[in-house]
Amino acid sequence: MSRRVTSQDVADLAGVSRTTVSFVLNNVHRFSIRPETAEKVRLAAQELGYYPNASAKALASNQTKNIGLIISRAPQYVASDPFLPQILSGLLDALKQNSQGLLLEWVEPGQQLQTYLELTRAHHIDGMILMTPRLDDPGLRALEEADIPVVVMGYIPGSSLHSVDVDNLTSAEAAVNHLIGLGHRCIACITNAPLPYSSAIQRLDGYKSALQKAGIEFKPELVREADFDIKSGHQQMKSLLQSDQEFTAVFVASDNVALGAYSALSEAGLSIPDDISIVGFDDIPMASFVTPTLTTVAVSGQEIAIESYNLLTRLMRGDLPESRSVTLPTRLIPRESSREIGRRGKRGERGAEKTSAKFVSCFND
Amino acid sequence: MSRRVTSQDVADLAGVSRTTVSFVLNNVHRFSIRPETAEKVRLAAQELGYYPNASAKALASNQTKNIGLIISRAPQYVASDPFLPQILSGLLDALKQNSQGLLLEWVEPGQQLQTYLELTRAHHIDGMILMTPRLDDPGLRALEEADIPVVVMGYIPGSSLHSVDVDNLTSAEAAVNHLIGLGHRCIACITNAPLPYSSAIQRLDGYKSALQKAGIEFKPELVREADFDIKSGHQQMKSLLQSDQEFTAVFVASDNVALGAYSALSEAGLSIPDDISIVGFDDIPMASFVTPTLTTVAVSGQEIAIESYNLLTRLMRGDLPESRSVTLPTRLIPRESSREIGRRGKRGERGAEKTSAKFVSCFND
DNA sequence: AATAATTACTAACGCGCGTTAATAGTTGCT
DNA sequence: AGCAACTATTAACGCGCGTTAGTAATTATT
Repeated sequence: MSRRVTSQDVADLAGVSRTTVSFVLNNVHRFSIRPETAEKVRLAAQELGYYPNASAKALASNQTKNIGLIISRAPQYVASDPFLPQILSGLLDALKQNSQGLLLEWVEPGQQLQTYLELTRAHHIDGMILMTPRLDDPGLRALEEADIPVVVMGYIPGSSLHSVDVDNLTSAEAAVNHLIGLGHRCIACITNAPLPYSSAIQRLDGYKSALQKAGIEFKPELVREADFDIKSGHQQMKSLLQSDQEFTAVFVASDNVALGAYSALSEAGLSIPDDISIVGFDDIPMASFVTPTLTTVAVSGQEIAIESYNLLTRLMRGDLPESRSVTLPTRLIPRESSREIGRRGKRGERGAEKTSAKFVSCFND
Repeated sequence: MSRRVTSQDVADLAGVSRTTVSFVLNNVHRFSIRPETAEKVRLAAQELGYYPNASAKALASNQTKNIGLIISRAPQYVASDPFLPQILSGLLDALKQNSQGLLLEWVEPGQQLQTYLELTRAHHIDGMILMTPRLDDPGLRALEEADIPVVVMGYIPGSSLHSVDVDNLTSAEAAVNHLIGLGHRCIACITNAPLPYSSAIQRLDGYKSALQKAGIEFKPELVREADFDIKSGHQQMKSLLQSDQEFTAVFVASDNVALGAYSALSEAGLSIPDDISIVGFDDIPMASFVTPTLTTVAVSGQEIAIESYNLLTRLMRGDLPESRSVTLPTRLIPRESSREIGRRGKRGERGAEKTSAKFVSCFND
């Protein structure tokens, strides 16, 4: 175990002072250094295999060169999040270009305030990106006056925090409009997550709004709340099928959850899109590889990540952007899972006798 | 922007010295502190909202309290890795219990050595976990004598690095044996990744070994290399179908890739398992929710993560474990995607005339 | 030739904390 | 009372680096 190489060692070998070494290696132009001196220093550093100590650098410069990604979700949900890799991919790529690091942190429910304070006050990181926070997160207030910049992925109404998000409401509306345009009138909805999560309520609102604009009555009985993972999608779809409600299409506000719905429909012997049309949300890689391919709203996790990072970078440089929030576009991608109603609608078979009245309303509009 | 709270402030408020504060907050028992003094200090710290500066602490104690997870894969592959969330979930959970942080790092191909040195020498982290390294990684040698502990997820033959892995070879063998037991004789293989990745070659070797033990000839024409993502699975399955080779089952060494194969088979109008049986590897959450549900080898990413972390922790404490590598068990989970051959084998239809000879070998064994 | 301005470099301090060696204060024993 | 053995606390140093204020050497200006 050889002793650690310090800048003093480099200075000694180059025959200059430690200060000069620092100036050269950090490209400080304010003090001019003779080119040959600089070269001598660089050579010495290379020869010794010198890497400046991260902690010392951070302490002296008050910059850790790390940004934090905070996940407001329990590990068991993290485990099956198909969106996380995309976010990470985008962030890692952007960070590498600025030779910054990514500190990943998961906050326990109820420990948010504690964790946020610890991270910001202890200066573990220079900036912070909050992934999928809950609206009722008790620590958000504190972050508004944190001493490091914060960017939220998602929208927190009434918060002064900067944020990046897709237009969940409009996008969900477009998804449901797509179904309405295909003639569907009885459209169920499975949310992507519990409603305290910002995206969940917005997508549900989009669903409601689309129905309203089309003059279709909103029925709470047609709504189910999923919980991020496939299993919950399966359960909630099953719950819908077991209810007395009739519907010919489902807007599932997350592809992952939608795949669970696929499974439940398949189990029930129902065909997509013959019996039920499905529209998802997110456009995860699998969406174009399932059978039938999934109609969905394309959201680029990488784009969200990059945009968040860019915003954060600007905040760290101290130049305040004019607008508090960035909204990214989405794109509806029609695939095989959604189709015009009645093309082969045999959904009525099950329990047709007792739901005939409602059934009419599904087709006669 | 209020001035940062330091331990001196706490000391002043509590009416003691900074040293005492340090002793109290770090639970140093070697010097005894009167309980009421300790209480005074704790109260003062709480009142001021004191959080010790991470960099200063790291510098003074030579411990960053961070461990690094290094991903040897380009961001575009990270983006569609269904296994990463499981690993992260396991790690985050374990880390939180020891109040450590996770630094995520991606290494560019060709930059491995550079990145490893930077991370270890600059002491960004206390320990390092290497995810899915390539066998030909030029930086591994350097890590063997790094000044921080390293654990590899996966097996690197001939390396002295500690490692955690599932028994890929035996597990793959079991998967293929399952197919052989169902009567299959012409079994194709699609690897999970390019062969320079350690797990890919081991799983392929397991496939070969199972064939050999069963007295079945290994045909290189029946092997394809996928590249982690679904799309590559789709492509390679297509490539198999377009070849002249006959086969009644495919061992796909990754569930994610297998789902791509599903898609290709579906496109080709072939049924799983009627025409082709499929066995996957990993047991990602989706495996039990696709139609048909996927027979696969269950690997717990979380377990791998936790085991890696435990090993790393022991190394960091300095107690060397007796064995260099930990091997975790797997479990074959038979589901719907694999079935006895010939139950409804109409796979011969396509190009039956020109492949009849081979075809015989698929059933007459 | 004398002074000012510029260039090239360095000594020394501070970042906030952990920790050792030393110092008062207290109790136990003969 | 007198010495030893603790107990409770602190002064002071070092971790490795960035950075300001300052010095010495050279060049430009009057």
